[in-house]
Amino acid sequence: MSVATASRALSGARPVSGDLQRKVREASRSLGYRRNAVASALRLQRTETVGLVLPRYTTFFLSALIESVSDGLERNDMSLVLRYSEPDAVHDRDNVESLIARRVDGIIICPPSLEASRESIEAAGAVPIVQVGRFVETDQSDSVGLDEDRATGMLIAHLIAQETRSLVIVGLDETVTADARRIRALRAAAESAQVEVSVAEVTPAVLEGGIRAGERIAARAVRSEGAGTGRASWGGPDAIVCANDDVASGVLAVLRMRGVGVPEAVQVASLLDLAPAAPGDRTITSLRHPWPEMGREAVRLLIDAGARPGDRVARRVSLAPQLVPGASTRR
Amino acid sequence: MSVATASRALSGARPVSGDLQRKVREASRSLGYRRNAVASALRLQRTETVGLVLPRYTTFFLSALIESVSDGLERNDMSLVLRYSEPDAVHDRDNVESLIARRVDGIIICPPSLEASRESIEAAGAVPIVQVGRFVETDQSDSVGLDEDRATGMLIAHLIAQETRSLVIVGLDETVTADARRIRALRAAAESAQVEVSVAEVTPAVLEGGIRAGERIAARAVRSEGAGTGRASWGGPDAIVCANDDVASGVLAVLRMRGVGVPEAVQVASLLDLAPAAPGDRTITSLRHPWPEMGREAVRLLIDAGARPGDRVARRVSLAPQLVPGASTRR
DNA sequence: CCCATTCTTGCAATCGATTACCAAAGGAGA
DNA sequence: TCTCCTTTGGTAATCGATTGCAAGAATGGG
Repeated sequence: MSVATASRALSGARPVSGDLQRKVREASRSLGYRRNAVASALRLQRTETVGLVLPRYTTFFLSALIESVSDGLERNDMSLVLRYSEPDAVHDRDNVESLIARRVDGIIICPPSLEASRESIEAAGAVPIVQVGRFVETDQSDSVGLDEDRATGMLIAHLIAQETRSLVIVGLDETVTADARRIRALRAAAESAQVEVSVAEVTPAVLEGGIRAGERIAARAVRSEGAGTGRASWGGPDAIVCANDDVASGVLAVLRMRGVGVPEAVQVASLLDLAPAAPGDRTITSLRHPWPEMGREAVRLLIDAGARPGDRVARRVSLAPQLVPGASTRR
Repeated sequence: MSVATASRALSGARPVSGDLQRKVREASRSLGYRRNAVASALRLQRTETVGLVLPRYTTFFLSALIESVSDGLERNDMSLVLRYSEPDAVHDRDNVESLIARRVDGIIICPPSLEASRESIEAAGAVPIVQVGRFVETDQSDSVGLDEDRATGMLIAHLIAQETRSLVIVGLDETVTADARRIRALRAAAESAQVEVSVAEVTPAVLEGGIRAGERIAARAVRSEGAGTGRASWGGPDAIVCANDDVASGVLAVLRMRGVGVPEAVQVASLLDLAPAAPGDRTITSLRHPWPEMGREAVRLLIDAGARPGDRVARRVSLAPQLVPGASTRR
């Protein structure tokens, strides 16, 4: 029989008589035949492959993103080619070029440099490309981003009650663009509720820093001795917002040691949930950044773009971090 | 001119006259020509691609491994195709099969299941495969592993001085195979130095657990009041070995709050360095697991295996975690 | 100026899967 | 029985890069 028949029997592209069908299946199994995806890709002009370009930061977020993208692709029987960029655009562009040489069906990129990555993205040409996490302004690509300001507002709303008068921000660095923006958003939300805001910078934003900051805050808080764990005996701020869970853990450890009631006397929250989505009861109220959802959404956009070639309307999806209430805040 | 000439001009496989050379280069640039890696792979029977199969744990280690593998491949102008396995062998095998269908030049796998992953590995057939991090016994594959026992010995040697009499292990769970092995190794090393060992189990092995364990230990340690931070005033163990940095951080936070001198009164160390290789002064003495090196080594083995086809001698490389002294131990 | 040698270049086949097109065979209806 | 349609199988072209072979061009020695 001809290869054409065999191909049809295996792919089912056109009917093949039951007899031959069976024979082909059998022979294929007994000979250990495996469809050659390379040849198929060449013929079909489709590799069933997507490239993912990430900046070389070793963080939990990126692994969450990789996993969710990988997962989304797998559901569509596609593969993931991964590449890392140093924070320079040249490297970045090389990665995109190389993916295109491999004829990926689409590219998902987390642009390492906001200024310089534009040309990398434009290098994609006709290949669908989705930016994720950060944006370079361009109409060449769809994008999936975070709506942090909204989430910040939700967090503040959650924290603030009648008696809330003061709030300290721990671990954000005003000289970092992204942090400055978060500080602005927190300020705006808090001050519109008559809450006084101050910033305690700590670098780097890790556990140790949280401990140091916690000690400074506790030291300043004049506290009537032995008055229990309530608000009356605590002269510190009414709320502490930390850059991330690590910092918050440090702050909490200090407060706990000193017998300061959390959340009765102070509420503590984190802007960034570092641990993988832990189920059940959380200790720290925090904003969970929806990386898994972002990955899924990026894949969806890409596959959708592949289905409608020529449609060049750039789509933008914004996902808000989700408020996950824990034991460190009231309500 | 013919495509053959153009191909030769660009690849330099065979000499082409200077004139044509220039013309081809020029035309290639102006037409935005990009070599089709798919066609090339089909013809050369080489995809310049390696598959990486990982279990779906979101941990720092795996991202470190991904990065180093990716980096090693990039240096050889190869690409990385990434796939995750659930902790079942079926899925795992599917991944290997799918990579083979894509005609990867080699596979690096961290077998999710020690019992069941054998057939996945054997499914690789003639494709070079390297196991990394864990082993399934088979002579089909090279492997790169950890030599934890050796590192444990080094850590104990580092901790133990004349006066060391007792040691507490925090955060290892005797019912977990890998943990039990670590406990055995610690016991063996410590007891041969006349040090008494006890185990304080904590699950899960995170910061909170460290804090709880620290408090239990401190509560049991009868301490003469106001006697300073030295060993004389501390009735607890001479050394505390924690499952990882998180747990150690918790323990340290507690000790610090209680004014217990570290490392004068107690030494604290961690068996597992969670943070990305932080440069400079470390707080916690710990064992750094050499994931970057393991990734590099795996790539090296793979490329080497590709260069010597037919050579079926399984090679095994063991790397010992590296002792990184910090401020939490003496010496 | 001729022949041998070296360089360039082109032709055509190859990698493996897919599919447009054609042909043969079988069945239905007139 | 004959025509028309449907079903099934084969032939050959295609995707794009690479390369063995051979023809043609250029160079050098005698």
